[in-house]
Amino acid sequence: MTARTPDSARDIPEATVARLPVYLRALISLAEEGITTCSSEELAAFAGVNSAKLRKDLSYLGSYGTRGVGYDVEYLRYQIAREIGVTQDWPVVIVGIGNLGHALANYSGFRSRGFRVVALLDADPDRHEEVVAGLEVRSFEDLESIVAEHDVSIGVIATPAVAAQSVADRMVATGITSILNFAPTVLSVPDGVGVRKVDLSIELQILAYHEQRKSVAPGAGAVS
Amino acid sequence: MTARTPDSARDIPEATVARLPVYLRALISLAEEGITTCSSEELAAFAGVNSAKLRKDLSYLGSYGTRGVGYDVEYLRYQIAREIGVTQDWPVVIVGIGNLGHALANYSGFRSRGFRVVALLDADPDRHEEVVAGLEVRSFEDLESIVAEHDVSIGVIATPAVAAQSVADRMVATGITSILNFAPTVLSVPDGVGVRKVDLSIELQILAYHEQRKSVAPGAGAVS
DNA sequence: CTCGTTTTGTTCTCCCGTTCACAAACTCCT
DNA sequence: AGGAGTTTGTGAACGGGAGAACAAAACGAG
Repeated sequence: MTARTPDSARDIPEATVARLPVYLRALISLAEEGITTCSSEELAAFAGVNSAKLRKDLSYLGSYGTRGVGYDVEYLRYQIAREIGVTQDWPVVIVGIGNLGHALANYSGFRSRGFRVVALLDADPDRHEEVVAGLEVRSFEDLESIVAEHDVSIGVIATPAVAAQSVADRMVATGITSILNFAPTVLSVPDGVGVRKVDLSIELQILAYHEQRKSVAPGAGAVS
Repeated sequence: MTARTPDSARDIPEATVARLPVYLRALISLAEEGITTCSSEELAAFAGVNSAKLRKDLSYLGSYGTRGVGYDVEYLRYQIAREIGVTQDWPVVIVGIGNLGHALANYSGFRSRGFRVVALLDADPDRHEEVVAGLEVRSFEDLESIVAEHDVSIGVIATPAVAAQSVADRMVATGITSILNFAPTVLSVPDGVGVRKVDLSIELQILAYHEQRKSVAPGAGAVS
């Protein structure tokens, strides 16, 4: 048994971090249904994971359950939100207002989960008059002043692949330290800058691989 | 040394499958630059992975390199494409033509990587006149006939969260066996149906977690 | 107060994936 | 032909995560 560190500074495994948002979403759903208490079994079913895994994940945050009873939905919800850091609001800039940028700007899930889009930037001057999701599309040149003004640390790249690396470089130069990349390119950034990528066609290709396997050898397992 | 199985029927680790599309993209880039041969070191740098990992990944497909020389770009490109299954065309239906559905329908990366969007479906009759990306938006009720006509096995869900499960159920009932889910919900599907999910706000929340950590304890590592 | 029931938190084991390190194999130069 | 230099393919060590299983803790009944 290690020393108790009730406040912070534990190291949570990356796999667990990736699941915490799922648990948070499940807890919000439960709260909306008026459920105030739930067992690890119930919550795990809601989140689509094994209950042992759920308990182990939560144990990294602390001891927030009651044995024999379960978890208080509202309390656990707050604790996870605090751990992730979405009790505060994170300002976000989106660069590249094409089809995908449009969709992201209008996506209500960002706002409702602690993220506020403060600016939409595009290199194409033809788009600069346009108003998307209540925000005027501005020049990419304004990146630095916007980041400084709103203290932005998270940037979203929704540009074509060829532009992505230079946009990332510029973002890093202005002080952004977390990047969500939708462009189908591998970004190279300095140490200390976090990058996550979402590649739409890669996901489809993974599905295609398993699909092809099914038709050849019937007996393939699950995918995810 | 195990028996050679030159044709198919090896089991490729899931982690490797997820990287094959990245290698494929890197090879296409190299081919466009006129490069005909590359070492594992070069290709790995291009794909953003360790060269040892790359070689091990490729070794699951077979021995397609030449020691002392490297890999033939065009040959390896074809082998990976064949292994994934993107030498043929996969018909795809998209359900839910909101902001995100629009963006997906217009995304050129699908077509160029072996996927062909054959239909756009939406439950809202107000959208049924609209033409998006050269396709008329049709009623969700047409799902069954479209799937049958085009022999569709891959479906994309871009609906609001509340509708996603019922859409998935209907897809499965019509014979679709692979689903790419953009709705922020856990889908439950029968065994044998593959599901992959893309959750935009979860990715941001993971970034937020690490971002928060940086400001508290300066010395956090990379993200992924 | 005591016992049985429920459910968490944690330990232990197994498996998958990553990385190192090196032998095998190929090219090129002399 | 032979040796030096490269680069692949893979065996082996290593680390992290998943799941089973159980002890510890809370609650309720009698």
